[in-house]
Amino acid sequence: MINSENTGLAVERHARIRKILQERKIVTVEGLCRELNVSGATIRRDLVDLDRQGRVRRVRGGAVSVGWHAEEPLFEDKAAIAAKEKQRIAEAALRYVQPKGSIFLDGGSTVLALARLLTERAGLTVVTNSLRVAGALSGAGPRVILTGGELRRLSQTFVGSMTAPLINQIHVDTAFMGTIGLSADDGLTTTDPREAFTKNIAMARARQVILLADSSKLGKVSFVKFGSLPKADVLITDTGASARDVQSFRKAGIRVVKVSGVRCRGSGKRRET
Amino acid sequence: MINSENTGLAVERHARIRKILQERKIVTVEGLCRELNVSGATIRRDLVDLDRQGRVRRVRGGAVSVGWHAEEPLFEDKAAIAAKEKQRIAEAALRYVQPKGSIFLDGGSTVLALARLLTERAGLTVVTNSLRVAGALSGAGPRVILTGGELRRLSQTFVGSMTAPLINQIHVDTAFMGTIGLSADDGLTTTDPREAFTKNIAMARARQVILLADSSKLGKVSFVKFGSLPKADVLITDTGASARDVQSFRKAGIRVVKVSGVRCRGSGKRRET
DNA sequence: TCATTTGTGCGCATAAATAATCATATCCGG
DNA sequence: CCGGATATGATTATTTATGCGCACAAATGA
Repeated sequence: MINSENTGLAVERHARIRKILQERKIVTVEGLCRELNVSGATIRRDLVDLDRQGRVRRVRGGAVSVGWHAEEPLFEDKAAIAAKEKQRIAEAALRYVQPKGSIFLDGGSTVLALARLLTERAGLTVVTNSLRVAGALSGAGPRVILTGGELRRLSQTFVGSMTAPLINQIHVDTAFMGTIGLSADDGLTTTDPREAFTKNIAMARARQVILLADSSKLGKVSFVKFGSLPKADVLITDTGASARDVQSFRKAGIRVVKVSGVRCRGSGKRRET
Repeated sequence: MINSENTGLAVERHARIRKILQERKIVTVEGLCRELNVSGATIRRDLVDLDRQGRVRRVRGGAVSVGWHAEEPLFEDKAAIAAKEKQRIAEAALRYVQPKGSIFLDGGSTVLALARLLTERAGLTVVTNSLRVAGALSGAGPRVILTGGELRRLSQTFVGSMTAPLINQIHVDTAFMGTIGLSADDGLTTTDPREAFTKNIAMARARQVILLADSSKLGKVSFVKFGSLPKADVLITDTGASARDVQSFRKAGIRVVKVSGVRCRGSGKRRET
């Protein structure tokens, strides 16, 4: 079981839903379903309650925070792309998180999905340069250390050389890295040089590097290179990855884990390892 | 059960339950069961009593601390306390923000209110150690530089000595500081030493220091001192400040600005829904 | 327009939590 | 030492929460 001390009280669920809704202004039933490990029916009943209390506004497919205006900029766009695969990848990555260990969490939506699964891991230490990861863990969970630096709005991460002295003070067991492009020939690539700089030094401080990249990233090449492929130990991707790509990464000495996107509706999930 | 230490008095159990509930805001019957070594029936009877006394709120599966379940008072949103005054103070502070300048923004709800007024100031540079300030400015507005460090959940700020090298790289025109206590005799005080550490070095990097403190803070003394009163140039507070306090601060060489809270109607706040 | 997908509400089964009941143990004033 | 009052734990109904399947409705797409 993932949650050793899961109280499972209904009120606690309600509180968590409200908290999630404070951060991201809009959530889907399915998303809550996965995040709270309950069925869609329960989530709907919760949302009915909260809606009756006027605490959230129920909409088809999920709920929105009260007093949210559709004109407000929303950063969820990217998170919605291949959300199922990302969620599955995040869940698979959970296996590599030691209860009392320390990890680095990169920016990017897949890694953010992993962060959201860590709100119960009180013994853990999380180092990150992502504002949204910090926000996701701001209420409860692991010790959070933010690297600081200048905010890059597009990715909601903190970048720049200022942060180097801080990162160089720390060591982590495992770094979970997202990426824009990942190819056997050109290695890891991203769009922004400052982003690459931070990724570089973060990877250097980790004993183990795990890449989280859905299959759309494979074979892609972006603007600037970071890290080095041989430095990566594990790549977690989804079944959309071509056998060819997988083969070439394995040849490079990387362990490749493929997860299949399944849904929370219907059966399953009663029996977790 | 013969428990060597356990007196078995019901009132003692009640006290312990209340204490536990103060720390963790939510408990399960089963958890209390284990912790107090009594049966579920007894715990339930206790909770019924405590609930009747209004000391805890009973929910299915356990109980929550009163005032947590957010009957009315919401999460840690201290921002609601004296919100009008804080808003006024923030608006007054806006005068001291140069369009192209650089400022430091402390944690604290008054300073957060100021941050929310800066979302249009594209030319500005804001340095902060507050997660919520960074969140408020994450969408648009000034350049945001976060100091980093370890997250202190209570205040949602990043603290610790790690951040020192980063802060020492920068200079700002003006630092806007909140505080828990502010007295002519004991200076500036706050609750947490690590918080004080960050405030200290931040103030040292500013050409000008402006204190934002509603009148409830005046004359108060908290746990640990930070900065030094003479280092402050301006204090912005509300008209609730006593003439004596204001006088003593002016005597210390601080310019004091008083803003009027919008107290049109008499204090009677009986007009709830 | 129709077909398909996706979300929703309802009924039922099951598990869990609570309430009700009873038996036993402890305490305390005669 | 006795008998009642109280508290606790065990046992049992009863209520409630949850998950799941199904039929239907609303969005989506051709």
